[in-house]
Amino acid sequence: MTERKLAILQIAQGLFMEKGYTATSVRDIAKSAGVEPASLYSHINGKEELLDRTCFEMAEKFLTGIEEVNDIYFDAAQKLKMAVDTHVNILTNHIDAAVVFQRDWRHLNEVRRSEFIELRNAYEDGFRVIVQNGIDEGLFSEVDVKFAALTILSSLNWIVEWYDPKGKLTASEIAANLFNFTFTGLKK
Amino acid sequence: MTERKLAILQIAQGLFMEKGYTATSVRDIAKSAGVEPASLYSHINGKEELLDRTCFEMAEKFLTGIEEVNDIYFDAAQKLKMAVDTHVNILTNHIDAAVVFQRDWRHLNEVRRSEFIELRNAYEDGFRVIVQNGIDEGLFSEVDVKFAALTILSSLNWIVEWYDPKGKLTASEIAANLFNFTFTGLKK
DNA sequence: CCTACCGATCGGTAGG
DNA sequence: CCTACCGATCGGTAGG
Repeated sequence: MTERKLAILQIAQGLFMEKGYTATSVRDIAKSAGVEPASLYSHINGKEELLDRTCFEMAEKFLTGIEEVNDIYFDAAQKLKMAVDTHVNILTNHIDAAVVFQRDWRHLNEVRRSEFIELRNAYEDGFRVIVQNGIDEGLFSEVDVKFAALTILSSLNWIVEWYDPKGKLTASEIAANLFNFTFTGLKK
Repeated sequence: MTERKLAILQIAQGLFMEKGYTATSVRDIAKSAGVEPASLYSHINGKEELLDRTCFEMAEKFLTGIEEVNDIYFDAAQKLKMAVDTHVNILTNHIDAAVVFQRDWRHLNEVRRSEFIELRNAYEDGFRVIVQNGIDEGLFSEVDVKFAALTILSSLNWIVEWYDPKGKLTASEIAANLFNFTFTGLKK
């Protein structure tokens, strides 16, 4: 990917985040990039390529992250801590792309949407493995594994709705809070 | 609101949920309703009215719910249980509208979007009050109140991403699981 | 990277 | 609730 193409992709991600993929026009992207709409097409195949790249590049980052965590033989509590940390880091380091990844993957074409959902399931599976490990090791209480993994991911994913890079909480503070919340709960 | 208008609203909510507000055309709605596009305009002012009603009717349901909970003088753990239960019930009873409410409020016009955000903040405040109560009563550990409220709401809201009315978990089972998770955490 | 332009579709209106 | 139609905008192409 050329520098120019990367720049266009990042401009598009910013607009997609702000207005949503569907509500962002090729003309919007061209205007932000400072060129005529037709000029974009010497860099990209079409608007959908920008969405596609965003969704799949993020999916790969997440998958690589969880695989690294599950390859290391720590106990489940440590693994969970690492997984939460990795997830929060990816989200906060690519907040524009993360919002698009979460919200607009539905607008991928049918084939790519299926592929995307598979990657997503694989990622969720990584969290299920951690929860199951925790139960087997006697560290976690005997919860519904699927439900627990989904709930953990809920708390992690909602970050994109309120995260502010200039806010008072750093990424690692957010991650630490989330791990505590997930592991210990509110109860005193 | 006439019966016919209500029917149109519900048809629109189903389509908005499936494809998103922006990607749903007035023609899509008309087709699902079995009329010509122009005929819709004797019932509605425009496409945005359908979004507006969906967002604000849901917002009011949530607000009424949390106010009822906070008006009753139980302890914070009981209040939290009730608030989670109410939230899950509203979501699962109006799953189409809930998805739209969560995802597409950004497409309200500027004035209404501000009003919507205020209602949302008021709702979040209701959860903050519960968490603060819990700390004051010595039931909850001394967490960051804003962060905790947000994290609870994250787990609750993500339901719309996976809830299936025909799935094996009923709404009250989901609510019970979520309360346990939030209150007790994973730790054994 | 531009000018010029395409057919398709958009939300919505006039008039009945 | 319909037919007929509006101007605006859509994603994208031809040709240079």
